[in-house]
Amino acid sequence: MKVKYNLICKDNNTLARYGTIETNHGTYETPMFMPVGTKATVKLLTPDELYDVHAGIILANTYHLWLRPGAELINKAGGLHKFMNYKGPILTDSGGFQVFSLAKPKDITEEGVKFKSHIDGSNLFLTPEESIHIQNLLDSDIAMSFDECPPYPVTHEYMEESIERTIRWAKRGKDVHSNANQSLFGIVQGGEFEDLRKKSAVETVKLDFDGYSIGGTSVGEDKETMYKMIEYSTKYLPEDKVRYLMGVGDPIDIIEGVIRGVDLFDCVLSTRIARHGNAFTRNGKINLRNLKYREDFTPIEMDCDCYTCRNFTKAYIRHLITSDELLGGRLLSIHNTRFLIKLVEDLREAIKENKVLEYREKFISQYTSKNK
RNA sequence: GCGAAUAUGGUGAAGUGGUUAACACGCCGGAUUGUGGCUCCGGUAUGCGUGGGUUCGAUCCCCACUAUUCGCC
Repeated sequence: MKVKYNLICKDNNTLARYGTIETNHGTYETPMFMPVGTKATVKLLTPDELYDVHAGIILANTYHLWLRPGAELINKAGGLHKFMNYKGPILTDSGGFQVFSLAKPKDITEEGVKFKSHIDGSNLFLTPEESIHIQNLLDSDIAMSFDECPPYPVTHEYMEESIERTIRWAKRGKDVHSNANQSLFGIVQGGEFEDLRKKSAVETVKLDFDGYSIGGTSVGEDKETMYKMIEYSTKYLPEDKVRYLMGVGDPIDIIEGVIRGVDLFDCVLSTRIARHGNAFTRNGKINLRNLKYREDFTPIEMDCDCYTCRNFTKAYIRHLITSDELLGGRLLSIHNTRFLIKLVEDLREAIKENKVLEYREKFISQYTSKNK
């Protein structure tokens, strides 16, 4: 079956919405934060640890799995869920972001995108049809349309060509999509231009996807611009389909996204900064490498319910991180992922109580205060 | 006891008679938003063993001392 979004209630003062998303692998509440597991693993975390932090949907990446180990192999294994033994829903990104991060503008044509493999330098060519085909084989719950994620800034003229091409790619992908158990999402682009966001959203919605995402954010623009991009997009999306803001974000961005009507978020930040020794806290991000934690025998957050905070001190984690011990990154990944998931849990409660604006104010003032 | 070599930041080490003493590691900070990267970016020796001397000028030349290392008795 296709995913189904149920809107349950809305915040009175913002566009924030509380709902559920039904998938083949369970029903989950939204807003939701989805940890990123590019290569069929949320880096350093086991599936059990993901369940422990209350993860729902997780991500995997078409481009990366295509190169290694290959879509056929995963299909032979019985699909992504069986291959990686994750029992919750999985969403696969289409490789569109790798157009942004790995390909050069001149390599983008109407037909598809030319890549140089980051593994061995070989020449690759990814088309919308191929991306969907790969995702069909991976058998994820949700496949993403293959889009161009343009850098920031580009001219209105370039962006217009780009969204038109992305819409044509979306249609091509939809036409070949053949996995009845897999949903397919369309992606709104358009940069910071309201008219193009509108056009992209309206045209994409006409193609009738199972859900819609907002792409092209957090590619170098400032925060206010990003928030506008979100507003210009959700404004034109149907209420009865789930909205997914791709690649966002940090805690404040998630709150700002929810306020603008977004249901799903994904971001590598929680696990990446963990591997680099950083932890989210209600009082802002902290760097465990800092000398001041050397003899700090308290948990990262006293009242956090995660495995890390229930069992380990900052001094110990600092020691692990400065000694390059893998457990340090693991413990921080657990905490940071739990932190963002707890954040969206709190936001759901705030929506039900019509207190989203109060929640934002309280969270931001604490998060940005410097009394760490 | 005799002979020789070496003495540069937390460590390993480059280097020059004349403005800011290379580099690496460590250490101290910072970055990180649909994850190529265990990554990236900053800062970190008022000082070149100690005391004299030569010189306009010495970390770099000379002498003594001290320390360390290696040989020999």
